[in-house]
Amino acid sequence: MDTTNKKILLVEDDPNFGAVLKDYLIINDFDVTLAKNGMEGFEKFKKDNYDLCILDVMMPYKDGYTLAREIREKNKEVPIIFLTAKSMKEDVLKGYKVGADDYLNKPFDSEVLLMKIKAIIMRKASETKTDNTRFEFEIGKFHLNSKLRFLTFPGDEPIKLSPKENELLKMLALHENDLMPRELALTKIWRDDNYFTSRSMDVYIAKLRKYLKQDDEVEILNIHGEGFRLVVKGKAAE
Amino acid sequence: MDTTNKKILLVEDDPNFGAVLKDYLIINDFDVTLAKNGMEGFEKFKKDNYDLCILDVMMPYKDGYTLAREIREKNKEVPIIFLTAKSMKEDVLKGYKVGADDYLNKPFDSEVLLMKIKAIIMRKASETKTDNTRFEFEIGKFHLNSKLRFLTFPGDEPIKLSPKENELLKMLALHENDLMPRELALTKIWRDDNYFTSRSMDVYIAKLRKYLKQDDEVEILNIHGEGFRLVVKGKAAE
DNA sequence: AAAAACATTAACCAAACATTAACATCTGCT
DNA sequence: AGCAGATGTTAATGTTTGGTTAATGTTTTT
Repeated sequence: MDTTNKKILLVEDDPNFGAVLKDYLIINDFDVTLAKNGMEGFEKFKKDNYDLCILDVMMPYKDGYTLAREIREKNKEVPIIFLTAKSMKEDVLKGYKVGADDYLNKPFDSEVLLMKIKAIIMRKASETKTDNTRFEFEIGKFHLNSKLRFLTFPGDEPIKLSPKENELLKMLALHENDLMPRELALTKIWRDDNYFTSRSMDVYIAKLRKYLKQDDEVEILNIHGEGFRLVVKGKAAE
Repeated sequence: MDTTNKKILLVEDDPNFGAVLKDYLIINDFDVTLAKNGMEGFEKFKKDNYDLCILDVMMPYKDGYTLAREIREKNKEVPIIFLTAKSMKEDVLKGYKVGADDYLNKPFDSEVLLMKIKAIIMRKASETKTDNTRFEFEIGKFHLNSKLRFLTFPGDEPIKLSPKENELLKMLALHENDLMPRELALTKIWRDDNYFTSRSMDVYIAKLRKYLKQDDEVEILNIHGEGFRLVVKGKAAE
């Protein structure tokens, strides 16, 4: 997975250290927002959606734990890493109670922090991966469930789709009314782009056309030498 | 949530330290299995289902990283904590690359370890879909009690289920009307995903279908190459 | 130690799926 | 018009996966 451009909220009261760390993270392709204290941190947190929060523990007005607790009230998911100068046991325990994901004692190695950040973000990503991909589509009167691999036409029994049929129709649906380049389907679905896979794809296009024949508002057009286009009449090409 | 009786695999070659740590964890209501080296650790891992692995990095025959990699091949979910005597940066980075969830330098504070363990287990528990707290299910006209391993059809004697039958049906029920991936059942129930376990699972599917035949509103469908789907007619696919 | 319960492996068949072949048709081009 | 390459379609062939029953191991119970 790629952690590029993930949004990080960094709350750190020491302006020098904060600026340096922010720049270091930006150089490593994160999208960093810096807040100078707990108050400001919470305001910024409410205004945006972050993939990770890095909180300094020792801060004036509002310390890191208090801020973490407020953040947790709003969002029970977002990972939190604490930064602390002292490595007092009580502090560490307190941090975990508040729901920290990790803990770092200053001075820390910047590469280690980077690794922790990536590990934590990837962990979160892999947990939510099941539902972030679209798998249901409306195609004219049809309904496609690409997870269970069936295509339903109101009144009829659902049509079971083979894996290839399913992926191909899904890819067409993702480009509804627009060109779906031949090459795209071949590289993504067949993982190879040659004469035979191309012919195979044509066979599947024929199968899909047969399924979709029931609704004359829906058809798969060929764009010679380019690819295919799933058109649904009554819908603009946008 | 409660972390009581969670199963921990502890792999530590120093017998004194290992025994002490094991006892300490047992006192704190964990169910601990101790392995003396990487080999033994992997054998024990394959034989059981653990909620957490604590691995010493420095071990004869097979070091902690190698073991972690093997564990990850079998199970991409289980949390791993590394213990290491040295706090070398390279080691820490290596650990995170292998998919560690946390890192502890010896000597460490036992209370901190405990807190980390709880934090990590709770985090996993809140994510995982395999809700092992539920044990009663309504499946069409059937009632499944997966604790007592009974499947009841109104009017008939309850059918006694074998452990495998029971776990498989439970897993299907947890995904009612949705896809239950083959791989999921194999890794969770059979703890291994290969040709033979897969064939074994098919045998169990046949057995379950036989039991469920009495209610024609209930059936187990196959989704070729993906897994199975327990459908209860009259219920939407959601 | 024998029996019962459970789990795995084997063997065979059927279904599902993917690819290839063969031939018909269409498209853009000169 | 006529050609070449691309596409449409159906059928045949080949491969993988699943369904089922029975035989063989293994573990637990009696």
